[in-house]
Amino acid sequence: MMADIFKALSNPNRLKIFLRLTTCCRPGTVGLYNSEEDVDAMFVGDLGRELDVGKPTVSHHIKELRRVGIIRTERRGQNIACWVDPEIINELRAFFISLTHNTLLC
Amino acid sequence: MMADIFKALSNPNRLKIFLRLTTCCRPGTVGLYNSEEDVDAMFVGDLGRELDVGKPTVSHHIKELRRVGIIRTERRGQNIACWVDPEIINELRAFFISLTHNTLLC
DNA sequence: CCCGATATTCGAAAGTTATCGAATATTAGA
DNA sequence: TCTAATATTCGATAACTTTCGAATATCGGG
Repeated sequence: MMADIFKALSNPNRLKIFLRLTTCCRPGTVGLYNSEEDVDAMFVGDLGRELDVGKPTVSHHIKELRRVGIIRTERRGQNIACWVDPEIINELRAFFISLTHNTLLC
Repeated sequence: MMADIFKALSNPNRLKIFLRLTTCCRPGTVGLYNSEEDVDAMFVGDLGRELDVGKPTVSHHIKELRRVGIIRTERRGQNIACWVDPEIINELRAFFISLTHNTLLC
C-alpha cells in the first residue's frame, strides 16, 4: 500500500502534478491561491497546460493519483477540480519519521 | 531525482529490503542487531532468503537501491554487506516536512 | 436541443521492469 | 589449486507503463 503511493509519485509528471497541487490549494479545498482570484482555479486542464503532455495522459495520471488516495477530485461545472488529500502528507511524514525513531538510524 | 528514489521504493520487494535494513543495522554499519551476534550479519543472501525471489532478482534490486543512493554495500569475505544510507532518510523526512510547512496544507 | 469546452475512455505503439535459469566471477578454506 | 559458498551478469520473456490520437461523455449557455 505504501509501495503504491511511492509508485504514484515515481513518475516525473505525476510528481509535478502532486507538487503543483501542494503549493496551490487550501487544505480540503481546491484551486489556485493567487492574489486576484483567491481560490478555485486548479483544474485538470490547468495542470495539463503546465506539463508537456496530452489530455489523455493527464487524465490517466490524475486517475492514478486518485486511485492510491493522494489526491481528490470533484466536478465543478465543465471542469474537474483537484486537490491533495492533506491526510496523505501526514502519513508519509509519519512513515519516514517512524523510520528514524523506531530503528537504529539517526 | 526524488522521483527516482520513489521509483526504487515502489517495488514491493525493494521496499521490503529497505524496511528490513532500517530495522537491523546501526547507522553507517552493517548487519543484524540481535541479542547474540550483536552485529554484522545482513548480507545479500540473507535478504534473498526472506523474500520469495531468486538470487539474480535480489541482486538486481540491491543494485537499483544502490544506484539511487538508498543503500550502500561493501564486500565482506564471500558476502556483500548492505545498509541504508542514513542521510537518505533525513532527506525523505525533510521533503515531506517541507511540504507541510511551505504550503497551505496542514 | 444543439454547440463549444472540458475531460475520460479506448485501442495501440513504444519503452521499461521484474523475473528466471544458465553462465560467470569472487572469495575462503582445505 | 581445487572446491564450495556467495553474488553478479547475461539473455530471454512476460507483464506493465507511458503516451498518443480518435472517439465518447458531460456540462453550460444560447
